[in-house]
Amino acid sequence: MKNISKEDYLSVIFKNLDEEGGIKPNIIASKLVVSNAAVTDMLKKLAKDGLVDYKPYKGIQLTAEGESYARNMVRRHRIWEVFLNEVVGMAWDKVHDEANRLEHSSSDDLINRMEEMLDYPEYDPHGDPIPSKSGRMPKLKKHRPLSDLNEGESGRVIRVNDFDQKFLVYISGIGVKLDEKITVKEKRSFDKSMEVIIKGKPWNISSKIAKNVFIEVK
Amino acid sequence: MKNISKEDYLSVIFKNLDEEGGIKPNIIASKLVVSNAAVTDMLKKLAKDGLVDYKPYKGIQLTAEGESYARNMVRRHRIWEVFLNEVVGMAWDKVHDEANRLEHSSSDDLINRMEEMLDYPEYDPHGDPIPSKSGRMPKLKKHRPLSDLNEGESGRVIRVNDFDQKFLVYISGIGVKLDEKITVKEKRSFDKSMEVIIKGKPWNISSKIAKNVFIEVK
DNA sequence: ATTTTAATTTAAGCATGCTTAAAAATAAAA
DNA sequence: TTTTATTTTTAAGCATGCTTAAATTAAAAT
Repeated sequence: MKNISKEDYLSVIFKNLDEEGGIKPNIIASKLVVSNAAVTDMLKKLAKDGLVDYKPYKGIQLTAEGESYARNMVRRHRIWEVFLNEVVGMAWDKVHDEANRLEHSSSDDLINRMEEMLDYPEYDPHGDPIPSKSGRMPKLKKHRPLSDLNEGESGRVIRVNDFDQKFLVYISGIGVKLDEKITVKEKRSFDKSMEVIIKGKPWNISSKIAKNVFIEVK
Repeated sequence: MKNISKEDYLSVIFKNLDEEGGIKPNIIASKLVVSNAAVTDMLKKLAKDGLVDYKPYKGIQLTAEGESYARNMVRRHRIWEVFLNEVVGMAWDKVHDEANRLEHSSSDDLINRMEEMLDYPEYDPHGDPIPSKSGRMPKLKKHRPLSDLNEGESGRVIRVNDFDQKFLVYISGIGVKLDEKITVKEKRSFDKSMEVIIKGKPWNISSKIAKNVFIEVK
């Protein structure tokens, strides 16, 4: 029987590694919305499968095999996102959830065909880089969260976090999309909210929003 | 947790109902390649879910809800097949297995979009009819197995069974495809094999092959 | 009608992945 | 350093879907 959850664990681990290449069970549990106990459980299985190095209480790291498996899952996910968006015409804010399911059920052959049809895209619809067949990850241009910009600064959106569909719906609604120019008009220190200008119109956005939109650094 | 196997059971039941709208556990088990015990088990669950009417030892029938669920699964499967074949360019003999996985992981929205892109196809790449969104099934033109044709008769392929990939690879290899003309040159009574002409070339085919290729009746 | 054969169901058990509650280890605060 | 809080792990248990072996029912053959 094919095991979907293992693939989800690997992706989440891969996408949330810290600077030393490790991750805490805590983080995995919250990203996957399962109990810490479930994470411990799965870590043992992944370790037995040779996909992670796991020393109880000590640390979690991907093995070479685990990393390449995870990287391939990320690749599948992001190619699906581009395909759904560009070929099928599915909205920006819907492709993530759909890809989340499809990524577990598609052959490498299908993924490779879609990639070819799309002419080897480097970024998904939210600006995240797509690993190549061989595992190479395109460089992300330098960027910083919108929340870091100071009053008067402006720049173009290069990436947005895609973990919450409602967030995407919301920012689409105010005109945020990749490559769109955003100018910070006012920043309020008490709640870190800001007023920004998008397509000439002013919008008030919370610091939570601003932290999940990334601006290219020139 | 989403349950893939229930969907497989429903599809298999739906596609193998007898004239009275019933089916034997036996058939289900062999189509799904599981034990009879597994079938009994699942039938109880499907009955509890209101998807089948099940009286132990007596009979199995789909409820209205079960039938509509099953019909939708068949729809998903066949739309995926057409899409993979026509849009993604995947070979005739590969789309079945790929669709078998994808059908469980796609939203109705995605299926409907693909259907629209394909301009509402009525038949899948093997000639099987595709239920519409409302559940209506296009009429299959009258047809009979190639094995029924007599010496000298000929006709066009209107459908082939798609349960075995190797079978599809084989018949593709000898030039069988939808709408292709086939003429029966010789029929051997001792093993029911036959010699047929396809694109001017003679081929010997077993009765097993001939039983799974269907010819339009004019 | 009775026996034999075949199909079906029940029973017991396994693996997967989840849960909550309790125990153990680590990290933070006093 | 000791206490307190947090994180992580273990333990026990549940649901799903599968297996094999045994029991039951139905169908076929005599």
